[in-house]
Amino acid sequence: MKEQVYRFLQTVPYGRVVTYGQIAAAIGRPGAARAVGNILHKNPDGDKYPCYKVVNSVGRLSAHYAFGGLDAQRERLEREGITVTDGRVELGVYGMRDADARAEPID
DNA sequence: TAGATGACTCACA
DNA sequence: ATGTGAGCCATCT
Repeated sequence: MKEQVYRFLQTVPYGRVVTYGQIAAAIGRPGAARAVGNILHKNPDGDKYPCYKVVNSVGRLSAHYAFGGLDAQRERLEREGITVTDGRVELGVYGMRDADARAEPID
């Protein structure tokens, strides 16, 4: 199962973020948002998986980021062209809509 | 195998 | 808008 999550993270296009629930649904386990977060928590392989692109329902960044905290996460996001406002991102702009797996930022 | 845990989400006051 | 409560799920011990 974790593999599914990790794999999905790798499919997240540049300049785009996803919510836990979105991942859960994407791997075929809608409602397992909690489990998804738990998985990322136990396996903070941020060096391989863009877990920093994972935000909650309201686009809020994870406060328990395992690498450098909210700071590092925000840095990474902005590095992808994502504007982080008060530790949040505009899901309506950077959030993936269904199979909107394009490989470029919205601009 | 069973019980506890948590980077979640939704609903209500 | 903020705080509390309950539901849900995979992983860990």
